[in-house]
Amino acid sequence: MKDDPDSGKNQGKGLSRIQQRNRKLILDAALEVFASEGYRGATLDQIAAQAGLSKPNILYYFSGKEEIHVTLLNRLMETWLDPLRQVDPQGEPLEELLAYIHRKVRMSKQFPRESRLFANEVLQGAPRMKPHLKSGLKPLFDDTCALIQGWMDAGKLAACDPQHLIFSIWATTQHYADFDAQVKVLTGGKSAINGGEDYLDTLFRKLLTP
Amino acid sequence: MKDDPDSGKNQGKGLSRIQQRNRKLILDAALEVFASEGYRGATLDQIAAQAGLSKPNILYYFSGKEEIHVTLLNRLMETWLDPLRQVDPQGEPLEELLAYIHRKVRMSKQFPRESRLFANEVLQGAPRMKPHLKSGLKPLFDDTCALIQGWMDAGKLAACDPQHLIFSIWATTQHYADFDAQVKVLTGGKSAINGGEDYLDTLFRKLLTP
DNA sequence: TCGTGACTTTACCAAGTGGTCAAAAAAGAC
DNA sequence: GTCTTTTTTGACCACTTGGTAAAGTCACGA
Repeated sequence: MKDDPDSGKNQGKGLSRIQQRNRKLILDAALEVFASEGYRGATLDQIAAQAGLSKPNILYYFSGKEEIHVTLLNRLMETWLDPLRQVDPQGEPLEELLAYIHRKVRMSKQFPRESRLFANEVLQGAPRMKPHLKSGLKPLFDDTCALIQGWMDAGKLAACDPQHLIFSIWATTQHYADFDAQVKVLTGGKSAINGGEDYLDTLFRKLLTP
Repeated sequence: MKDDPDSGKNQGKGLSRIQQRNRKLILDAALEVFASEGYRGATLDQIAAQAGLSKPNILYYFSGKEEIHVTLLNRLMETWLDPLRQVDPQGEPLEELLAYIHRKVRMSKQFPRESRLFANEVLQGAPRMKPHLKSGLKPLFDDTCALIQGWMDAGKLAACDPQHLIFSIWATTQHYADFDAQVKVLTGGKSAINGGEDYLDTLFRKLLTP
């Protein structure tokens, strides 16, 4: 009789083994498909095939396409903000920022699908993520800009616009995940991201060294 | 009897006034829709509505969704390569590259939809554009890398990896078009691209000044 | 082992999709 | 004006899409 996986004796986070496994399968498949096709372009059939489950079975675990997407986006937001949160106001300014850049590069390498999911969402005008951006990212962004500005005012960093600095860090680091298809064509398929890490260190070190 | 717009007394490029107007309407509408929804996400109905024409009328001018997309991509490739082609091997190295960066920034401002169309295509693995990338972009990319390497070897520019240099120029300049939704949220809707132009000039000037 | 609830599948919609076709309506040419 | 060609439209089609209903199968505790 119970056909809602959230009810029964396992409530809240206490999912059965099968539920844990299948929700993971579905979200992983959906990440793949949404990241490469965008929200509208992705189909439940693709996700089902990728997950190795039937379409109605997918809809047993999630109420619909939208809910899967939203779930992915919510998870993503946390993963995405994390490297920025780790910037330590007490640390050595230049090294903190360069460490942040290295974290971002490594995230691009380790989570390219997440990066592309995010890129797809923002490209389309961030219809489902704009509230998250305003409530989650914006405050952190503002704080970090103020922190960097403080460091610059104190002469610990060369002066430049903190907002554009952060934009350029995001742009350059995520480029290796988001434009991977182009990077592969132009570099002959070698994993370019390693050379990229050194290059970006030089680029931002030269910019920021007082 | 003639129902092929390419036949009749107007052949080749000699399109009637109506044909010119409507093909332009359609391509402009399609650019808008493809850029924000991706290929699969875009529908002929959306394009038709955006163009102010009926769906069968769209298919009178183009044989199908695919042909519209391919036409846009072909046009795009030319627009896209142009700023890079203008780099003058005889010019002053630093100023040539900075001028290139300024052209790219201005293109992001002037043709954001084209930038997003390109981003969408590459994000999805460049399924329709990979041949173009290999035949059109790759040779130009290689030549430019060699040119820059030559400049560096001659001591006209500080040394760095030319491939990653170009990637970082593309990433930072196109970011303002592709991630506009995010940039707007974080800067409070001000047109951030103007400040971006100055910032990027500083960034790459510091990197490349010998 | 058997019953109960958790899980899965088969069969099925209704709406939306890219695309066709023949007929109607405009444009031109004379 | 009238005759021909170009352009536009309304009706339609086959297929895909997100989603549902109900019947089936499985796992596990009593």
